[in-house]
Order: sequence, then structure tokens, then C-alpha cells
Amino acid sequence: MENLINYLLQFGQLNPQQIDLVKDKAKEIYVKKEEYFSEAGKVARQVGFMIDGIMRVCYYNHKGEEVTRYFIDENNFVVDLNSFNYQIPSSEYVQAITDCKLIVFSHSALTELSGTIIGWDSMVNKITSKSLLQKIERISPLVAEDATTRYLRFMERYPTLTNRIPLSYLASYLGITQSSLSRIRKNVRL
Amino acid sequence: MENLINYLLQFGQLNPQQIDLVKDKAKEIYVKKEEYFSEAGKVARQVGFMIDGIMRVCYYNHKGEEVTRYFIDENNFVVDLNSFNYQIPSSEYVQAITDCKLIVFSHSALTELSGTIIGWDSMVNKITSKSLLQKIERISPLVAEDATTRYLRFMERYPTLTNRIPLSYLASYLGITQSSLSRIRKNVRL
DNA sequence: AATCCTTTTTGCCAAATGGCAAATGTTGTC
DNA sequence: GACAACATTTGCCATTTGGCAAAAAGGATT
Repeated sequence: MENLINYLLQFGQLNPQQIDLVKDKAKEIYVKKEEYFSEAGKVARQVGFMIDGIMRVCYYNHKGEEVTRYFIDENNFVVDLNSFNYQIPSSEYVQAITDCKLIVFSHSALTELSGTIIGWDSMVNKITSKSLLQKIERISPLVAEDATTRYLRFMERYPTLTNRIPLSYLASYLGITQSSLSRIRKNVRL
Repeated sequence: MENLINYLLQFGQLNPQQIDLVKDKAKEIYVKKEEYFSEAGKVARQVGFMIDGIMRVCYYNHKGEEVTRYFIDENNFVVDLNSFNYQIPSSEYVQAITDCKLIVFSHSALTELSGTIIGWDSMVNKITSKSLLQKIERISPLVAEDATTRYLRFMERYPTLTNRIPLSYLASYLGITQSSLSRIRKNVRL
């Protein structure tokens, strides 16, 4: 819980009372490996803050292939924003890659915090835009660089992850086939 | 100006008084083709709402090549968010592709609106996250699909643009070379 | 250890894309 | 119209990546 509070304090001020308000609304949950935090076709009910573990966001493209859009690790929020904000059915899946522990808030809890804490909206604003911009920064270079570079960059960003996730997830994230990734790995090892 | 107000009203309510407040802070400017709306190394001073014209956001990758990250057309906000929000030097360029007319707000103007209009932050929130999500939605498929598909999708999204922008901008946006794009065009024409 | 199942690696060849340079086309200026 | 400057297309060939199927490697269960 302290992790979450520290994270929030980076984006604005909260007095002890307000911190208690936040804590009151928070709930700790666990999501087992392979299970979904939110699913396509359903409304995202909660926003989560990752305490432990890794998740991924994926969808099915027009060819029916599963594509991993991004990975989310500790000390980051995980949420299907479009679905959560407007409480409409989602078009993507958020799935635990490892066993995960997270702190969650329901939609109504956040609405209440927004009404109770002055400056809450501004904090949410900063957190949202920072995290979305980060995602863009991460995806963007994937378009312009060759596959080997993309793989190397991924290893820099998620050094501990590279060998803990299925090859297929990583390949679809990088926009290449499993075999290509396997070959690239071989070359990089040499 | 009406375009802007209508756009804003999609994301929240404003009474006539508040609309006047917004209009008071707004300023109309023109940016000529090829000129920059904001530049790498400088602090983004304003956020703009595109009335007329097209801009692009670009940066230089580690190989020194110019890469177009995205295009912005009419009835959308254009801003280097990271630089503008924190008033820090930017790392990318926002450049007019055609002559542009836009309505702009300074950073301080927005701060004032945030303090004056109840619900303003929440509107900004919605607009920001919607537009960033849209960018992600647009970039994401570029990673997974082949070059021809990317080009066709681009034409669907920006039908009027395809033949008005330099090949090089579009190629770098799609993550391919100019020659490849030229060849793809030829094939598509057939 | 033997079996089954899944994931990863590999081989083979085809298709897509890149790199480079020359040719062609376009635009604006005098 | 002639020219220069710039943008686009094309040819040639090398490199990268994909598609498919078989082999190898790893994991879990009995």
C-alpha cells in the first residue's frame, strides 16, 4: 500500500486525512497466472496498481491472430482506460503473465475520491497522460527499427522479463513471428 | 471558434459565461507550411486546436533519421504534452505540413481556466486520454501488419492526405523506406 | 524413467523490404 | 521555355523476415 501512496504523491499532495480516504477505497486482490484482469466484451470494473507480477494487454487483429500490445510491471497502473472511463465493453484483454498482486479501485470509488479530494482530478490527469505517453514512447520505435534492435531494446527495458514470458507473447509484441524471434535470439547470443 | 466550443462540449458542460471565459483566453494563430508549432529543445508554450490544415509530429531516431510519429488534422488538439504539461524542453518537433490555422491557449491561460471552471480538469482529462488512446490505437497496428496493409489503412484514415504530403513523411510514419513505399503505391494502383 | 503435451529451435525456400544509384517526374524561378 | 532543385520511381541485388513442417528441448504427470 505504501508503494501506491508514494506513487500518488509524485503527482500531487495528499494530507494524512486524504491518504486515509484513498486507503479506505482501496482493495487488495490477486490474479493468478493466465487469468484475466479484464476481458474483451466486458466492462472494466476496476483500475489496478501492480504490486507484484506482470500483466499484458492483448487483442485479436483482423486476421484473428493474438497480438500483445504492451506489458505492465510493478508500480504501474493497469486499466483498460477506454472501457473503464466510459464503462463500456472493452475490445482488449488484460491478462496476468505471472501471479499478480495488486491494489484496485472501483469506478465508483474513484468518482467519490474525485468529489472529495481537491486536486484529485489533476493528479489523475498527470498520471494518465504520463502513462499513456510512456506507452506511445515505447511502441513508436517498434515501427521504425529492425527486429533485432526491437528485441534488444525490449531486453533493456524488461531485463528480468525476457526469459520468463512465452516466446509467442514477445514475438507478437515485437511484430514478428515466433521463428524469427527464435532466430534473432540465437544471433544475439553469439 | 465554434468548432472548438462544440468539441469541448462533447466532454462536459459549459454555461454561456464559462464559454466566454474560454473564448477570452483563446487566440487565433497561423502557422505556415514547413514552419514549426513547437520544436525539440524548446518548451512548448501553447496547446492548439486545429481549425485548418495538417501537422505532423516527428523526432530524430538514434541513427539520426527523421521519423514522423503521427499526423494531426482538423478538429483535434495539437500539443507536445510532455513538454507543455511540465514546461520542460521537448524532444520532438511539431511541424505544419500545410498552411495551418489554429486556436491556441497558453499554459497560464489553461491554469486559470482550471481554477475558474468547475469540471474543467475533468474535461481536460477526458480529452487527453481520448486523444492519446486514439494515437495508440493508430500506432499499434503498424507494428503487426505488413507494409501494404499499413499503407491501405493510412489511406482509409486520411484519404485526402495521401497525395498531399511528401512521400518521405509518410514512409517514415509507416516504418518503411521511400522506395518501398513507392513500389507499394505502384502495386496498389494496379 | 516413460509418456504426453507444449514451447522453442531449425531447415528449407518464398516473399517482402532495404540500400544504393540512376532515371524520371514535378515544381518553382528566372 | 530553360534551368535548377527537389521528389518520386525504378532497376539491381543483398538482406531480412515469413510460412510451413519437422526436430529438438522442456515441463508436467504418472
